[in-house]
Amino acid sequence: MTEVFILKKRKDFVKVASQGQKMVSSSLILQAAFHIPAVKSIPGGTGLGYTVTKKIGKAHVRNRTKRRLRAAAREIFPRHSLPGVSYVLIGRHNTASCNFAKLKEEMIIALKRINKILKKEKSANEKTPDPAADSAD
RNA sequence: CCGGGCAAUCGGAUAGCUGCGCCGCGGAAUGUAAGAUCCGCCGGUGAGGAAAGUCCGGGCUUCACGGAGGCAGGGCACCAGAUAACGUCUGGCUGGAGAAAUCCAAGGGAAAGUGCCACAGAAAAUUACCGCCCUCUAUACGGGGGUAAGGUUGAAAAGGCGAGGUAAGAGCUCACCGCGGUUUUGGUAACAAAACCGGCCAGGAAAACCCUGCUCGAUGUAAGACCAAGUUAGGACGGUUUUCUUUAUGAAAACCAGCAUGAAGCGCCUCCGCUUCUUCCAGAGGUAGGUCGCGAUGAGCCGGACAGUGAUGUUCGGCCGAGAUGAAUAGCUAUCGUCAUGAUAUUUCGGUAGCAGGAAUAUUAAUGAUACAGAACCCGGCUUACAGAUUGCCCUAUUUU
RNA sequence: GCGGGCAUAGUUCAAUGGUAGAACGAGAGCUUCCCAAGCUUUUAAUGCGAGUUCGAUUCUCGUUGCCCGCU
Repeated sequence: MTEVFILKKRKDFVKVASQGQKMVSSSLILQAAFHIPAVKSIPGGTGLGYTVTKKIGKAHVRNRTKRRLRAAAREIFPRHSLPGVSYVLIGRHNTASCNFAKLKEEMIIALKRINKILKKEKSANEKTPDPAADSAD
């Protein structure tokens, strides 16, 4: 069980989006990256942020989207996330209306896949000091 | 009964599991730049009628902030009242819609002025093409004059209709209708009614410019105040005094001054007034952390009484009801409720009877739906969105009795 | 939170209140052995709903969507 803290600063979100990996499923988008956030981080914990843009809908739809993401993440992230990684969940059009069990399934699948990629990347970085050559593939 | 109109209220419920913000209480350890943080089978509390759009009006904030006049710009516009104020509301008037209840209206001024009214038409506002009538030449498809009844165009053509009258006509005259003015009566007023008079001198559009009357400073809680961390707060000129050195010069420190005049600013101008600058150069860079503002004193909410046609006001009693800041107020499951469609049964209507059909009630549980929408400083409105449910009052053309 | 602006053919832009036009594009035809170019021709639009007006792309109000600025 890893400890989860919430990302709040714009800088953190921008770093995850620009440097990290991305998984897309039908009801959500997951981004993740290794780094230590700028403010108030917990050393062994997992960072977690939520993004719902204005495209998704009006204010009460966005609120509902964020709540459902939060409710699903509360069950899943303490068990399946990696320590020292920051994740960002992005809501999509059907996040507020889709089946809740399906939303959880998709979140687990996305999380497992992105963790595999991150582990590979990490081991590759440890072996070769030049990461640009590997990531070019 | 159906239908229509107005006003008001509500806008899912219960249980379980998992969770969140704020306040209070209790406990714990750590110790910060300031602020604090964590735990609690402890307690309380937690969105709307529109929280929305940001279309108006205020409170509060900082800046400007003094007075008078004019100019410019924005807004409003029947009358009276309500209100802190309003472009809001109430009552009335006028006009329009409707069978009625009721609803709708930016509803001042077009003889203050400027401009516009395409095309068509003689003419789009001091008009005259075809006509009609008179007359002259002397018979031409001509000239001069009168007229605006008739014709054509157009959205719109200089009161309407009838009679008299005339060379032909014409408010030229008369009756009725319409219009304007004066007086009287009713009304606070808009306005209405009546009488008399007038001439029918005169279209539309002011959501064209404009005129008249009233009214208006800007800024928005990311306003603004405080705390913490942290960068800079500089340089070159002048005078006086003191000290040191001392021929002079020079150095250090302290103090003072750059007045008057002038310039800039206060939307613009004028007059007074005020403020700032008044030797010049430089006037930059960075952080965006916390507390307050911020909700129990507010044009607050609920109920009663009184005054008023009403908006509303006065008064008495009770109540305290979210306060976040990557932003809480929930997520999921089950059962129920409500509505629509369906199935079955019963009753009833019409009909001799049956089938089909309409209406009501009950059962069943099948399918679908269960809206619009999320506080961000706070109030008063307006506008727009909205599944459905409930209550009260009003109207009765038509249909039935 | 506060404040501005825009919306016209498929695209980019015009249009004193009076029949909505231009360029590029698309379709068809001519030309050519074929293509390109050229020529001819056709097509298609005022975001939506009301009001003022005889008549609104234009004026007024509401509404929808998009863009921009301030902090």
